[in-house]
Amino acid sequence: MSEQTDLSNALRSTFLLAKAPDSLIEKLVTHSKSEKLSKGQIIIIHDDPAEHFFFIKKGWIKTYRESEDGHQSIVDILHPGQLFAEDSAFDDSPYAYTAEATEDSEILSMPISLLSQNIQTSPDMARHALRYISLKQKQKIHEIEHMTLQSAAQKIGCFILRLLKPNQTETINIETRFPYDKTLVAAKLGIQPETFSRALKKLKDTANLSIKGSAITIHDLNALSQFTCSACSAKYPCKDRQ
Amino acid sequence: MSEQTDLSNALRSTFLLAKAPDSLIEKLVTHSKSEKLSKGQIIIIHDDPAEHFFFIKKGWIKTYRESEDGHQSIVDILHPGQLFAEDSAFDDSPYAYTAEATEDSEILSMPISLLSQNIQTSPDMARHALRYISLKQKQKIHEIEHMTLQSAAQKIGCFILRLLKPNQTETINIETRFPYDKTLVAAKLGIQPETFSRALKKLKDTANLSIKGSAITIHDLNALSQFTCSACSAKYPCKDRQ
DNA sequence: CGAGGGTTTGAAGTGCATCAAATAGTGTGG
DNA sequence: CCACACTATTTGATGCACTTCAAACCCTCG
Repeated sequence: MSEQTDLSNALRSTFLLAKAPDSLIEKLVTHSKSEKLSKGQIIIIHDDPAEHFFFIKKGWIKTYRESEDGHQSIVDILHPGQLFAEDSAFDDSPYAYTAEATEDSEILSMPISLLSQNIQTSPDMARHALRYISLKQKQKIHEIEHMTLQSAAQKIGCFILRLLKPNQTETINIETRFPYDKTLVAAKLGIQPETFSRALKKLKDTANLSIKGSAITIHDLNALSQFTCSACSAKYPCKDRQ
Repeated sequence: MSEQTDLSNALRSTFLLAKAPDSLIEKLVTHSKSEKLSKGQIIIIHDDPAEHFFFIKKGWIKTYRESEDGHQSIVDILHPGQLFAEDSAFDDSPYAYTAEATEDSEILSMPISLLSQNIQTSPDMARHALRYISLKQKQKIHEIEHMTLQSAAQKIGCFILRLLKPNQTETINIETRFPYDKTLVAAKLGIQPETFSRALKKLKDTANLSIKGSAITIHDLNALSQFTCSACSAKYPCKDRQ
């Protein structure tokens, strides 16, 4: 299979571009540039005019905003197969966040004008984008709820529950793993690494988990979801998983 | 001017419906029902199937989500001239929150199917809705940043700054007022009433404000914005004001 | 004037942050 | 394969911010 076809398929595997017209996908592939990033490398900067949007081929990308006094608020931690900075196409706005590679990564950069033009000309695409951003907005509402109502231990529990497959059937001895650094998980949840470590210990005791490095064993899914979701408006398995 | 025309104009004054086709506005007006609400009355319930969306004619409406253990997370506090529950039309989803009148109020209820059908058939409307929800999503990202980075006093300062007119030119002795109960402001900011009271006192001293009941006098706008916005990625006057 | 809700104050507790330092884990070059 | 360097993670000690519970105060409105 050709390089071109690979790229087309990759783009089509995203929710936003799944039903995009062939002409758009072709143009995107033609004008795309692959970029290798080293750990810590900044890709785009919050409030800069948006010129490109990106597809992640390899690695983890952190998007965040930074206050004057140097603290960060994480917007998202993104993995291969996901897009970022695509939302600037929806309202022709500057980048809403800074993006940085958290490890050596590889991304595809594409002109955002191709996307925004397509949204302007294709009603299907506009409706699809509407559905997409709608979903994202709901996830943000859910996140705000979490920040407001959950304790640190519950936030971690919620994070772990979201790692599970939607069709999870077993309820005992489920194994999974933190997909990236605990420090980064902590940042994503808006808590300090030290607090994360202590809260995780509390979660182990309270909700019956084992942790070895990044490996997690959930001995009792019901215990975990009960502890975690009592401070949330949704019950496990909740819909707004990212 | 007829009642019908009044309603049409009212609907057109909202961002979402500003450029809606006449046919939609007409249908909405025809199928609208005016409802009087008493304080505390529940209008819609989170996760119920969405049947209507609403325009606020009078009063303040609180939208929120509630956890199993009875705590609330405020989504928005809405005033006359605003819509709510309209977002369910964008992805045909159930209500994303419960809505309650915080005081005696009057609203217009309209079938959400009229709106969602129009979005499906009118590309202009879809694009407009996309822009609209995009903006809202950005506001949510901004809110998350606030929850993560700001102290209680800074949250209040930020709230006050957002009360000012966008074209505010004076920088000393500016007068404004809390638009609703301090308790409700506290809830919107995700803090307790007691904490609100104490944090407001701190803000008065630190940022040179006077407060009498709900009346606020900002003696030095620069002092206020400097104190408040140092914990935020945006500088006053910031764009994502609601 | 009295009732009730909004608001403030006080006292005490909890959870998280911070600072400092020890430990574990990982990748490197010798 | 080991020692070193570097980073991630944990632990300890302490402080601060916010919450909680209780009670007083204040303001409005019937």
